[in-house]
Amino acid sequence: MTETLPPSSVGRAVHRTRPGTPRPGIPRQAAEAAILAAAERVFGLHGFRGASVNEIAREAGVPKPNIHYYFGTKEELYCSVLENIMTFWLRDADDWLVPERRAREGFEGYIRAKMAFSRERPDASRIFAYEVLQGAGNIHHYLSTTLREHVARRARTFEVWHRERQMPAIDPVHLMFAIWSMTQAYADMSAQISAVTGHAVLHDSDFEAGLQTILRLVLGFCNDIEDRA
Amino acid sequence: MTETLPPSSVGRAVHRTRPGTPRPGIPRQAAEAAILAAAERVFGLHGFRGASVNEIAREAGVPKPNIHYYFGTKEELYCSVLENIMTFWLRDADDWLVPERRAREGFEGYIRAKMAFSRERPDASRIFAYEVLQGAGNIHHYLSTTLREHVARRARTFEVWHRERQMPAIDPVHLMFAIWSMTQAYADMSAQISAVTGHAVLHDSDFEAGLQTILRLVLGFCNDIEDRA
DNA sequence: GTCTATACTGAGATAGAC
DNA sequence: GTCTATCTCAGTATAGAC
Repeated sequence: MTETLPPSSVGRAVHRTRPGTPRPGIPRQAAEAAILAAAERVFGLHGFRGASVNEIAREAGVPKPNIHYYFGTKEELYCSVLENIMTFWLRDADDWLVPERRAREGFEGYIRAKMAFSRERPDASRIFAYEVLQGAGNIHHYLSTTLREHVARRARTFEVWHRERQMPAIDPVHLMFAIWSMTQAYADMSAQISAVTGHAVLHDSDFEAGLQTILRLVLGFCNDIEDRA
Repeated sequence: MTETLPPSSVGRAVHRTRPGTPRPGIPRQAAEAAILAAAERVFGLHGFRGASVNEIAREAGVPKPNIHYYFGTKEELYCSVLENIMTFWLRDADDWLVPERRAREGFEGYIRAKMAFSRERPDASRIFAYEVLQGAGNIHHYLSTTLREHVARRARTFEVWHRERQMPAIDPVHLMFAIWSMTQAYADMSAQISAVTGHAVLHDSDFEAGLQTILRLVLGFCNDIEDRA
């Protein structure tokens, strides 16, 4: 909703609602969107405690008090950003990791989608990583209900695939965390990866090589059932 | 050096160096060790910017100014902790991922060692994760020299193993990051894993199930060469 | 509805007593 | 060498002008 809002749209929306009003400032809708986009960047850089409202205000091009006026406390703003992110979190799996698909096709599509997320919204991935590192206090309810059910659905998919001899039996929870950690590393650990490859920033070729490596690990695993047959 | 120092050793070391001195406080050696141990815990909980010198002083049981007296700035203390951690970082690979071993044995031993590290020193793992999330500014030199050469040595090991038909050819950098991200997840993402499993904290059985899953992905990959033969 | 000025708190750091 | 008291400053948040 806010993730692709260009900075220019903030300026575009500046207009005087009433002729006599001095310095009308940025209207509510554009300001809120700009603040959310800036908050995603700044929280993604420094985490919750490391980020300052000042920096978010500067990034968003709004006066600092407006952030409190629109969102209340810093924590409430942070939770708004987290909610925005988490709606995106689960979408891909419901497209790909479903019994109707072939196992190999499902895993490949899902892993490609997760790698695309790491490339396109690294700040969102990092905010989530910070939050989990901190102990996930702000999203514990979400993790232990919504995400847990989400994993349970994947478990049923894997069971079907296993019965159809498309993959071996495996612990679904730990397989999902293996896929999540490998793909999210290309956002969360990008500084480390780029330092080792010697590139100043991750190239398309780095994402492609990472994708191929992960695909070989996970799809190679699916082959195991054929070895035993 | 400091990682296994029990809190009790702090108290044990309290003694008066000179009879007439009023309130001698904790001697330097014990105080420094206590501060480093406390810093690892607190930085591991909140990251660099999120941690406060106050909290570290409280944890260590020393007055706040002593931290500045012994370590200078907060950042210098943080770098001392990082150095402590990084010496442990590379040790295991030089034991296991060497051409003298069999590929399967080497991968299994290495992955077991990394999982043990995540279980035994989760704070150390999390400090590293925070630092990399922040952009790795404090360890960039280390990553682009020491760690890079370390990965290059692994690349030579994998080449040998490949020539001996023990494993297929693969991008060594991305294989190492796959293993690191999967194993470190059991420290860095433990809050998320425990929320999904429903356990309040990770059990031994969770680490064991994770270990088996990772081993199957990586060792299954080694089997691929046999499929093609 | 928007923004300037400011209050209040806790941070890192230091001077100087003991 | 150690610790109490304090300084300075950035942080969040708010009161009130426009």
